[in-house]
Amino acid sequence: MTHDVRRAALQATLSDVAELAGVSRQTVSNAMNNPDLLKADTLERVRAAVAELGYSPNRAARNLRTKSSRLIGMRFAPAQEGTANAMMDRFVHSLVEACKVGGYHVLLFPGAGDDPLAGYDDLLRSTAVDAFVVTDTYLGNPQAVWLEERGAPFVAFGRPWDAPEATHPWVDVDGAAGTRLATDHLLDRGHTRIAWIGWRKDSPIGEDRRAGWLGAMHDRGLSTTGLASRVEDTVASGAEAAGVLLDDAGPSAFVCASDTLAMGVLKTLGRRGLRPGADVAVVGFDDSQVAQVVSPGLTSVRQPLEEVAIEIVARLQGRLAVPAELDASSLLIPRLVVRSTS
Amino acid sequence: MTHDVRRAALQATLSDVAELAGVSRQTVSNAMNNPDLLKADTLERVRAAVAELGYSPNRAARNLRTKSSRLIGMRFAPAQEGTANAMMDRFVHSLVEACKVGGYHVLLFPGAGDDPLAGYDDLLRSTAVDAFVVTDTYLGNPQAVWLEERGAPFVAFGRPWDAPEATHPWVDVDGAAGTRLATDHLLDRGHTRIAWIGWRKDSPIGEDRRAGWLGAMHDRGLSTTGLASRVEDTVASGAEAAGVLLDDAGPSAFVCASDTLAMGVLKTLGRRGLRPGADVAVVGFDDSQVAQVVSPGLTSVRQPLEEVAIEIVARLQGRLAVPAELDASSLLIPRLVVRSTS
DNA sequence: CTGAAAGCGCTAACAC
DNA sequence: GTGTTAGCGCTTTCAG
Repeated sequence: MTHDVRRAALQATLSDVAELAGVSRQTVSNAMNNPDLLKADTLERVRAAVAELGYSPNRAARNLRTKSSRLIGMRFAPAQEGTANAMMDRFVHSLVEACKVGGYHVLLFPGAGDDPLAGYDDLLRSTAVDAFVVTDTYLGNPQAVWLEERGAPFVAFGRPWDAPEATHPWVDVDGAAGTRLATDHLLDRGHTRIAWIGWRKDSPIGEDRRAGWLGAMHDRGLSTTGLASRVEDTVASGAEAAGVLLDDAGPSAFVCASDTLAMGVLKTLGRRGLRPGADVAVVGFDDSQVAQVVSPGLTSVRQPLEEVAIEIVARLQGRLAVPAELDASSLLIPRLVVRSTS
Repeated sequence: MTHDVRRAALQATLSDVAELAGVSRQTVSNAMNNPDLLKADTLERVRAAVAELGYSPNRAARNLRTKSSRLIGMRFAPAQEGTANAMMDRFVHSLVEACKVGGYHVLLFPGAGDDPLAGYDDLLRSTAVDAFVVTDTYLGNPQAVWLEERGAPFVAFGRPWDAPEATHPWVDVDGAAGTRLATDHLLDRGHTRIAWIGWRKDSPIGEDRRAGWLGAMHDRGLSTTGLASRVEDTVASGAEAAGVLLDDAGPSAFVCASDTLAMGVLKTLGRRGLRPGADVAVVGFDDSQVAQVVSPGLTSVRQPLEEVAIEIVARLQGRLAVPAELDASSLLIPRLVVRSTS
């Protein structure tokens, strides 16, 4: 069985190690995967041979045999230009990092413009990935339903807003808790007329965030009449909404559904000679790089993306374990990063 | 050969398709990989069977056989907090998109803090990836040298600054051309005293960008004495440098090595009641989301990352082709996105 | 505790 | 043009 010619340049194989260590190939395999099964000195000998040859098991062969790739697929859509949000960058990094522990890697695939399922299907059928992380649940979530039907393991980052009966595991950040944090912070600083600038009603994430502001205000018995606005997620819209609110309702503070909108508010304040923080307080959402870099520093709600990634990977591993264990979904609490605008 | 039991839930295999189409397994393989070899009607029959069974070749098996994974590895380090730069996000997306054409996917792996080579070594030895994209060449480039030695295919995003004799393929953006673009733009608008705020001298990228400013100034016979500053890449440093330059040299415009530094300049202008664009012009570098969202919009040099990704993938494919073809490295020209600060 | 045999699903080489 | 044979490198039975 050791008749094949060794070519020095090529990667060492199980057989090479076995030959060098003077054991069978199977013993080497056990040394790699079930070291407890070996006698101490045999293990030592095998380990030495592995080190000497720089052996590392061939992934393709292992994948073929074990029917798993230790790859997690994730569709990577581009950040939208003109908005402040580079959240995905941070999340992807956290995910890559979180995967390391379990020996998994992240495989990125592009989103086919038209069909949100393309890409998923290919990777699944060719057994290229073991599981998916689905991040774009806000689009109406066809992936979740479809993947569920196919029995494909996945964990979603984001709640199944439009399908509360969905049973798949998910991890999400409690947006309402975040805006409540922001609003309470402003209330504690003495503000009572706190305005809200959020997204249009058809965004459940936006409505969630709005609810946190509303709840915090009502809990203190404060009126919110005329203090809320719903607009597109652009700087211009935020600026316009801030102008209207300032004219009509005279708020002393703004809580926004995004840093982009908050930047719009800052723009209007600048135009009117109002000092952010001193005259009018502003809080954004996402703690984007913009919030960190703009002058004065923008107070913002920061999502715990590192934790989100860890929770997702934990659920992924549970889902892939045999027998599969289904952990409950989990809702994480963001924190407020206070800077000069509040 | 068709004695094995079919389990409906499992993925169809080559044999399943062959049986259904009434041909041999090899013919199905050919239909997938060399369709020209088949007779038209045979091909048609096979294709129908493939469609009916939803067959997609098993990656692991194919990888094992062909000794390639069609995966491109890339180390994904987190964006630095507190700086404006979310360039990687855009680049990674472009790379994922560019890979699609060749049927490649991007595999992300974490950077081991201490050893910049860890991660690369594992993936290479386990034949998990076919090639790498190396992005952190500015760190002194140990990866490039090491990968070169191991004969691992890779293309660098970034020139081998400290090893001009390096022969590996790379793609980079001409920073000097970018700052020259910025400086010429300001010169054309009538500015003559244009200051530079850049990074410390040990950054070759910073020196490159600085050279563009310097060259443009000298080409018009303008003095640059006292008009340059080298600082850390932070908002505070940029703000401080701007203050000193304004006091000592009275420039009417600033060209900066990064949007982060440009934000610092804007901060100082704001403090002194100077209007960006009207009183003092400012140009940043990278066209980050900050540049797009801040008020007034920050003029900035934008790297053609989409092109970079395409060029990289092209070189990667050349490198992986048999026989390998080594395209020349390529230096791309950025463009200037003009906004209100200039 | 170690070894021998079998086979995961595919493609390269060769025969027909 | 199509079928047969062999084997990629590994892990999972099952014997010893």
